Amino acid sequence: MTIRTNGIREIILEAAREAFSSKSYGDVSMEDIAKIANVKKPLIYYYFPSKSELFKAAWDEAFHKLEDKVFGVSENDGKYVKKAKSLLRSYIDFLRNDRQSLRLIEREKNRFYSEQGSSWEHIKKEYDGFVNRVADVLSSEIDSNSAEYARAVTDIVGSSALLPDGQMSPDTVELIIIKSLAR
Amino acid sequence: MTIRTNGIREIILEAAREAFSSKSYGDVSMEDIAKIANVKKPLIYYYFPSKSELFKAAWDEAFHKLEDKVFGVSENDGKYVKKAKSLLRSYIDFLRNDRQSLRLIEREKNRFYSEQGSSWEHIKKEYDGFVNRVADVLSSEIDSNSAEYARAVTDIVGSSALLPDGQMSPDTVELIIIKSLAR
DNA sequence: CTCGACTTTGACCTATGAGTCAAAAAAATG
DNA sequence: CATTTTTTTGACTCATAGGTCAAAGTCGAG
Repeated sequence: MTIRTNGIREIILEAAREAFSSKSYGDVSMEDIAKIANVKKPLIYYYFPSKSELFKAAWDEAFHKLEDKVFGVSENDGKYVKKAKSLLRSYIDFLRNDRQSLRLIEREKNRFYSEQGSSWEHIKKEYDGFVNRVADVLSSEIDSNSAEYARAVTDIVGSSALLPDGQMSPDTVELIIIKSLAR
Repeated sequence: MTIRTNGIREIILEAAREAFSSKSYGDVSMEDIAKIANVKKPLIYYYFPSKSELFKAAWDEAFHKLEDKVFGVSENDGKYVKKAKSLLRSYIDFLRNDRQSLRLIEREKNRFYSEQGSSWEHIKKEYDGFVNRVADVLSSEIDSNSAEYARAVTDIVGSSALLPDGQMSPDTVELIIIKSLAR
């Protein structure tokens, strides 16, 4: 007996994720989301208190999918035994398979750092935590500055998600990132 | 006897560049720009016909600075003789010295590809031309897929400009990119 | 069938933002 | 100076966007 939430909440959330992944926060209206979800605007407010909360929910969903993918891989998958490469593989796989979620994350993450209002504190912390975990793994293969290096890597993978489909292929990302790890 | 334009136009343009580099198009209001420029809003319309035209002017300015920097270097500057590396050096130098301009370019460039309205056609063509020129130089050092590779490289350098200052240093970018060029 | 709780919506409020315009203020010109 | 031209602004319009609310539909329990 799971909490049903009627499905509508999920439909709205999905619509929000779609909208926020193709346009930036300020460019997406609640009407836009309502239209995508085939729902009238006030209904959104029945399930979510405000635009920013809806955005956070959509972001969280996308982000947790990313986390699950990147850190939820069995450590040894044959060819790529090294942890760092395996992690990057998963990351790039996520790019390949759920570009939309990664887009949402990448498009908006800088807002958390530039707007100092406490509104995005939680979400920022989550993201920082993610980067630190990436750094931990990378530090086992890289010499120094692993935290910064990790942030760079996550940013490079992420930035490629922002490009229109088919412009910068995951293969190219992989080529660049993995190659740069070689000693 | 240069065309004076009174300076005010330039002040507004500079204010626009500042505003658009820290927030996205939809999040920047003409009031914001007016406030930064210490000017009343209607004055902006005296010099620029619309928000989008002002934006284009700001973008153009930033972009041409980038072009000048990347392609306007004397070919041989000692240590880095290879053209590709020299070009990337210039690119990363631009990141180092005019992060604000690069931010503006990177923050908005995807809009040109996702909105199919002919409004951004000109600007898109300019940017594509830039990437192609980068590709031409890189192809002298890289085996294949140089166009896509070039786009990836420009995107990686650019994406680092979007991060808050001091988060991903130009040195790290350089490390990753230049290293990935090594055979 | 009816009552009450949950879900959905039309109509509305308020704020903000792009863009206009006529009039005031400054410069330039004679 | 007086007048014409250019620059600047206060006061608007109109559209859109976030958010509210009371009323209308829906649906299961008694």
